[in-house]
Amino acid sequence: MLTSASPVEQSSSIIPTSKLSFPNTSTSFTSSQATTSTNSNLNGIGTNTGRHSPSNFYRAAAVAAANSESNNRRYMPGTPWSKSNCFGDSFKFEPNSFFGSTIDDNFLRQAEALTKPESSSSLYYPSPFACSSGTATVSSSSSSSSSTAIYPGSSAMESYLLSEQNQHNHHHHNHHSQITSELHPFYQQQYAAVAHHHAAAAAGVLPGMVVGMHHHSVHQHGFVAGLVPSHELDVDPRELEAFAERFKQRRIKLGITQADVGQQLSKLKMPGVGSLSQSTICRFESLTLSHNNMVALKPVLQSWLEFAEAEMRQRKKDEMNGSIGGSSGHGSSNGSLIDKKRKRTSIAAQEKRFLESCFIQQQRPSGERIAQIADKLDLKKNVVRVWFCNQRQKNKRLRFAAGQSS
DNA sequence: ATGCATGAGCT
DNA sequence: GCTCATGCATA
Repeated sequence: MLTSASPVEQSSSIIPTSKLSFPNTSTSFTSSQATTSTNSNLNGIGTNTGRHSPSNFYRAAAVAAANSESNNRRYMPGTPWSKSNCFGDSFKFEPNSFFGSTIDDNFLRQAEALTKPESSSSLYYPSPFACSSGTATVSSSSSSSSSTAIYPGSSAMESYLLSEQNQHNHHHHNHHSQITSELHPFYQQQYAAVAHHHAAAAAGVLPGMVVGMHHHSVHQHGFVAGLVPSHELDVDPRELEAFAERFKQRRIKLGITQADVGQQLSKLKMPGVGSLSQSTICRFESLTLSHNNMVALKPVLQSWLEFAEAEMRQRKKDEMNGSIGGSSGHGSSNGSLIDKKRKRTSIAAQEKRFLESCFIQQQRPSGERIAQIADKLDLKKNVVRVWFCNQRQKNKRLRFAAGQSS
C-alpha cells in the first residue's frame, strides 16, 4: 500500500568521486587525550562553490567525538548495541532469533506490528493521521513549521530514543563536572570522554574581517591559528545555546534574513569560509546542528554579527551626518539556464512509520535488510538507506527548547 | 523549519 | 557503505 513517491529517478550517481585524501590528522589517539586536532585548519565552511564536506577542522573534532564514545557505544556492525535501543529491557527484540530463516521475517513483522498505534506502541506513535501513499501529509497538523516542541518534527520515538541513549550511555564516564548533569543527552555523550578545561574558544573578531570588503581571490584554506579554537569540544553547550539565541535576536533586529546572513558570510572573507544556506543558518539558530558543527560555525557567525552591526552603526552615523551616501548598488548577474531541479522524494506517513519501527529495532540495518525494507515499502533501496542515515544523524543533532537555560 | 539528498573523506 | 556538514526543495 504505497503508491510510491516516485523518486524521479534522480539517482544519477552516488559514486564517490575520487577522494582528495587529506593529511588525515589525528586518527590515532586514544580517548584519553582528546586534545586531538592538530590544530589543522578551518577548511571550507560552506563555500559558495557548493556544498562541502567536512573539513579537517571538523573531522578532527568529529573523530574526537566518535572516539570518545567508542568506549561505550561505538556502532559496530556486529555489536549488540542495538539491544540498547529504546526498549531497554522491558521490551526487547532479539534480532537473532532462533531460526535462521525467520529472522528477517520476524524483523519485518515486528516492525509492522509496531506500526500499529494500538499495539503497545501508542507511546511512540501518537500520530493522528491515517493517510497513505503519495505525498500524504497535507498541511496543517503534522509536525513541521511553527513547532516549538522539544524535538520538533520528531515523532515521539525520537525523543524517546534520545533519552534512552542517554540512559544507556550513562555508565562510566571519566568523570565530569557538574555541567554534564544538566546537559542535553546529546551533550552528555559528547562530553563523555573529552577534555574539559575551558578555553577561550571564541576567537571572536578576526583580522581579515574588517568592515571593508574588497575581494581577494584565493583563500581556500586558512591556517589562521587564532581563528581555530584548538579544542572545539570544550565549548560549553550553554554558551552555544546562549550565543545562538543572541545571534538570532540581533540578526532580526538588524532586519536581515537567514538567507542573507548566509550570503553575506562570503563578504567577510574569512579564510575557508564561504557562504552558507538559509538552512544552515536556521539550524544554527535552532541548535539543530551537531555540537562540532555549532562550535565551528560560532566564530564565523559571531564575526558576521560584529561586521553587520558595525556596518549598521556606520550607516546610522552617515545618515546623521546628512551625507546621504546611498550606496547600495547591486549588480546581480545570472545566467543559469540549465537547471535540472532536484526532486525531493516524499515518503508517505505510513511508510515512515514503518521505517521508524525498523529503526527502533536496528539503527544500522544491513544492506540486505535495507533491501527488504525497501522492497516491502516499494521504495528504492537508496532512499531507504539515506533515510536511515539521516535518521541517525538526526539523533545526533542537538536541540534545546528555547527556554531551558542553565 | 525540515525532509530527503549529495559528496568528501574514511573504513 | 558510513559519518558529517550542508544544501535544495518544500510543507
